[in-house]
Amino acid sequence: MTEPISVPVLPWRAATAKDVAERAGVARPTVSAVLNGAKSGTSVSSATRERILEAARELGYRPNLAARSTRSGKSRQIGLLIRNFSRSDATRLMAHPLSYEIVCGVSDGLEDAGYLMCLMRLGDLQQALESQNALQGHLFDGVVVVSDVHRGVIEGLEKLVRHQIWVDGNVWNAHGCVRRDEEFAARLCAQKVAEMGYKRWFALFHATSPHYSSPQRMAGLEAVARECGAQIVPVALRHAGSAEMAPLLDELQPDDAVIATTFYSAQTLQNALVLHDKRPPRDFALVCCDDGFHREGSAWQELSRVSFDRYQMGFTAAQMMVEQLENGTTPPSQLLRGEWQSGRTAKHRI
Amino acid sequence: MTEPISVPVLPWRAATAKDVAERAGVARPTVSAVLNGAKSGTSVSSATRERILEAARELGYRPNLAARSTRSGKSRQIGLLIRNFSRSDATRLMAHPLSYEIVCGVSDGLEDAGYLMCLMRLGDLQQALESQNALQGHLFDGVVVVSDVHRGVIEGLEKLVRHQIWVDGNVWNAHGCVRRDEEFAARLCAQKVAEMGYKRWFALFHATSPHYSSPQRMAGLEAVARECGAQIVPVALRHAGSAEMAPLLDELQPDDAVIATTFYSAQTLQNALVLHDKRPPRDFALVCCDDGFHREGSAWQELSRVSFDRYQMGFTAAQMMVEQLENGTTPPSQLLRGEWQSGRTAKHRI
DNA sequence: CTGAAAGCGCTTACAG
DNA sequence: CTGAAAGCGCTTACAG
Repeated sequence: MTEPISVPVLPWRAATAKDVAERAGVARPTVSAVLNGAKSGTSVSSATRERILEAARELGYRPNLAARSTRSGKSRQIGLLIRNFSRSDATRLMAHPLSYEIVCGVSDGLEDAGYLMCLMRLGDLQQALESQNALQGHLFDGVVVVSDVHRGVIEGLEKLVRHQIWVDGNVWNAHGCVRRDEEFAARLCAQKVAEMGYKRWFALFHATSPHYSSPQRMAGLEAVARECGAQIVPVALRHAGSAEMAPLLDELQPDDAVIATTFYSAQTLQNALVLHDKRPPRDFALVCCDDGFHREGSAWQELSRVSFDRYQMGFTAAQMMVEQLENGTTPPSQLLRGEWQSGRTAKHRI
Repeated sequence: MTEPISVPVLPWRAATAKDVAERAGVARPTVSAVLNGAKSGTSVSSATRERILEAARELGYRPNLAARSTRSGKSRQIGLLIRNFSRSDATRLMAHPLSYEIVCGVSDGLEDAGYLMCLMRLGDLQQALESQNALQGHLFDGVVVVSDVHRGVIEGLEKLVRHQIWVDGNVWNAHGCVRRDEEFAARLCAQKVAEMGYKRWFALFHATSPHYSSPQRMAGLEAVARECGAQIVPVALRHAGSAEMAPLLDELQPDDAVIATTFYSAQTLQNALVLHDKRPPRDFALVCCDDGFHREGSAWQELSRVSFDRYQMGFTAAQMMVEQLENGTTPPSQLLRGEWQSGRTAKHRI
């Protein structure tokens, strides 16, 4: 684990199909046929088959994927395009850490079908479409796009790559899209708060650069509030700091609920509690329309929330991409639902 | 944004260098020379140069990267290998969400140099080395490996791909590795706690599947404790739940500090506070040897901690890979240091 | 059942 | 300053 590095690398040449063919005493195409699982009409006697497999093993033959792509016109590589903040803003180089669950789901789903996922983080998608890169270079059989994108980008992408799947963003067609049912999540959350007997709801939402889901969640909350006669107080957050929470915390009464529309706003509120003596569920209720890293043991299990499996969303998107590539038909869009986790930050009044 | 999908895709053929050459009335190699930035000895008259550029523009010519790889033997693709839990454990499909910052750093660093990052999440690295995949297929010019790996895997990788960089894991050679200075982080954290006047330190650490950093952090804490005569009480965590925290919380006194060696253990403790009336810094100090999403606005700013920029670590690794590929020499290993953030969960005693 | 040929799209020498 | 040729490693028809 600690020996010196840098063994001089010999200009060693990897074995090719030609080498295998020569060693086995057959022609090159026969090698292809055997190694790629013999097609009908190209059956090979089991004797030569064995010879070829043995020669390949002895030479450590590994087919060159780039050459295969060149010939077949298919790379079995899928680009994952994920929106990112501009690189010029050094404090926000992460686009939504929770996206990592989507990334992982997409990666695993593609891997299961023998595809490789290439991550492209795009601060400026428009610019990425124009500059020379993998997208331009016919490298991807398809592209999975995560998060909101502008119309120009959508059109540009459709020219650059034949197959697309849209995940968790503003694109919503009858086919080829995956989304979470945002309004359902908000309604579910609001119903639980209503059932527990809270009358006044402070709804935390992000006022800057809102995701498409933000208005949908607010709409869900408002619909339920109308139905059950609760009062909604919108609380617009502009910065991510806990300082913004101080006035809210001062105002909260035991009959009040804070409904965080995003996981981050719930976390920010919790962090702000260091400076206050109030805490849920004793002094107010805290519920959230979302949870954090759903699949991870370190999730915030105590939070009363609607949980949602982003990994599954990514996995579903990958499966849709594979179906599209292999059947040639774009599968119907899917709207995924979360479920309520009662947690411990809210409790029944009375 | 809502029009129907599935315009029938014509069997449309992308323009090739040959098409461009014909349209411009030159030979194919001249096209290559112009489009790849003319090499010395292959200068082209500015008239034909213009003709070629115009023809390429008109035809929407985009060079085929797979073909280029085949010919040149270089793909400009780098594999990012990241350890993951086994897929059979559905509750832990995320390997350490904080790794996402490393992933993003690597991606950005490679992109800056014109390389593409392909993510491979490996539940069973050993198996991945043996199965047919991108690693086998000569697809990567190099590989960046994140987290701990077994010796067999190291040797296997060295046969499969010529260039490696090791990040945040057990591999530590004089060259080609990037790590955080774990012992320094722990010492820094312990010194701050000592300065603030805390006498008894409860050190939270994960007893199951520890990262290489865990013993180093504990060693750093113990060294400082010896120097300043503090008492260390190790608290081994087995599950990620907050239930484990209950006995600890009962025992804590205002002169006590909890030193979380990992960010997750700090979070778990904070989540457990829902069930208790104690909170830092009033009733005890909470400090951490690590922070969470360092670059993200949603970071836990209030936590008194040693902060560390994983994005920078990934970016550094990417730069080292590029240097290695382009200069042919493996750059020296780098040990990166975090810095103290005083936060609000610990305060001076007295 | 097997092999010789042509071709994917590109680039790297090398000759004019 | 420009072009005809050879080749990267693979696969897909097609002929024996």
